[in-house]
Amino acid sequence: MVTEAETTNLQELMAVRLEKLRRIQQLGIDPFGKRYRQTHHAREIKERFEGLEGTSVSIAGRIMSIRSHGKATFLDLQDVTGRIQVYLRMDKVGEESYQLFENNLDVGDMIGVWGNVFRTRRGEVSVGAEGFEVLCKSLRPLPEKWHGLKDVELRYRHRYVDLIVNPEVKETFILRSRIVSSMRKYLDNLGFLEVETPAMSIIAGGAAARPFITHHNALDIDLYLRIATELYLKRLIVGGLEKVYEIGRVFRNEGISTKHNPEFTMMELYQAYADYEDMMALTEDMILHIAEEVLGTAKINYQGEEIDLTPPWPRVSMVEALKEYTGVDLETIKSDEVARKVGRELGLDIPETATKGMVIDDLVEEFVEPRLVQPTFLIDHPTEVSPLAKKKKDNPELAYRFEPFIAGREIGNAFSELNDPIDQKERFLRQLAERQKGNEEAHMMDEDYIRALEYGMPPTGGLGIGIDRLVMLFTNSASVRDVILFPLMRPR
RNA sequence: GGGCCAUUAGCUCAGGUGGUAGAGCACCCGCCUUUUAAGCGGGGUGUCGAUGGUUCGAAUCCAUCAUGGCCCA
Repeated sequence: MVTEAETTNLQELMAVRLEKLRRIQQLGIDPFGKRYRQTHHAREIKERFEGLEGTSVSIAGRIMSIRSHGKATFLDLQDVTGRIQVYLRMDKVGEESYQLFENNLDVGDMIGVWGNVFRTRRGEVSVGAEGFEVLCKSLRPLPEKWHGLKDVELRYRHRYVDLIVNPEVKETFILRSRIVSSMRKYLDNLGFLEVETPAMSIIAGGAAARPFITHHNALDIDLYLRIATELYLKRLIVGGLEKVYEIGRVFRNEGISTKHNPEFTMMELYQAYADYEDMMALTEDMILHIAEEVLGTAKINYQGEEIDLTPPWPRVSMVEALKEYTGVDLETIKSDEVARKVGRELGLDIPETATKGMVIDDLVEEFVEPRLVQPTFLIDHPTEVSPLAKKKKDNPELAYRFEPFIAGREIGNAFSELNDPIDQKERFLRQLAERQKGNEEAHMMDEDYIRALEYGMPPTGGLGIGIDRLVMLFTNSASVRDVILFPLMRPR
């Protein structure tokens, strides 16, 4: 008997479980079990009940609830596919085994069960146990069975508990895996080569963002964690690989919000002899393909908005979009000064150092992006804020660049890659000047990348897709933290 | 970085105007062989986020801090 424990705070709840663990050991049973062969999973038994009724199965999982009726007990066993009821009768499993369960096992423990598939009077598909084996004694109590774990802080800090008690969380991460897998298959089928490039290097390039710094002891040098994979992937295009992609973690030293985690996952691909038109076609087709494969539909619902991913997606140039949503005609803006004035008149907080391109960026972000709910390509960005993109032939102030938007969110970025080493060097120098003015997000000079371009890079189309944002859309998640297993939290 | 809100039992939550803390689940004991938020009877858990302050008296009022959420930059 567990002595009449009158108090049940955490320590005492755990003490009760430790006592049960000790008793299991005294019976000569290992409370942490050994390997166990499952023949079926919960979902399979439920879905194929007709064929399985009366047959013998072996399942394993975590006990999620117990309804004890004296000499018989119902329990719910949870495995990766879901839950199934187990019916444990003393006359079937024997008194010794039955008492072991009644006296020493708890919600949260893991067992393996073998027995016959049947349906109860109330219609619940169940496994009538012939016997069971202890696979793991759990020492901590699980959250409440009905409300689960709601405290978001605890959910993120102890994701394993979140996964145990909130089934939709498991669904989200299974879907995330399928999305990535689907994307990979899609690209592989097109002949793209998956590669891996350095995550640590002397220069953090390919994006406008502040990097993390780390240190290599043996070389005694500081290294940056990558903020993009772009410049390495394009070196591979120079090298003649023609079609490459990388799905990888990138790190940006910025704040944390419902849309930002300091480390996140990007897919970047580069295709030789292609341009941004090809990238638009690829984007539409790839997103549609993934949606159909993992969701079975081209129509998704995101936070109450019905979104149809069917191509072709409309293309709106930045110039047109600004005219439409703010009435601003970029033709009339000739200088940075005028641009700042226009921005402020529209109610934006524009710093004195802002250039025309930066003001345009801000205006678009504020007035245009939230309106792009249905999939839309926002195209032709200012060259000034696109230092790695090719200038438009008919208007060098603009670049062959686009960003796909869905549900008001930028989910990617793409362009016809700048392959002129002389122009590229000038662009880097301009970025360097920006840096000197204090813009910590301006690009760094990458001499070796210039050198690579000097050997010759073919005309190339490049595309980056934010995997986390795509997963948010497909899983209808409001926060990026809901699609990242272990989001960064301040230590406690 | 700024504003608002939250923090009470292992979990989910109540606790107008200051008077010494409650419920459900979980847990412990007893009964119960087709239940399912099983049921019936009994038991009752706590640094009220932390530190100061006001007060005869603080979960409650004030200040600071910590962590988180939402909105803004």
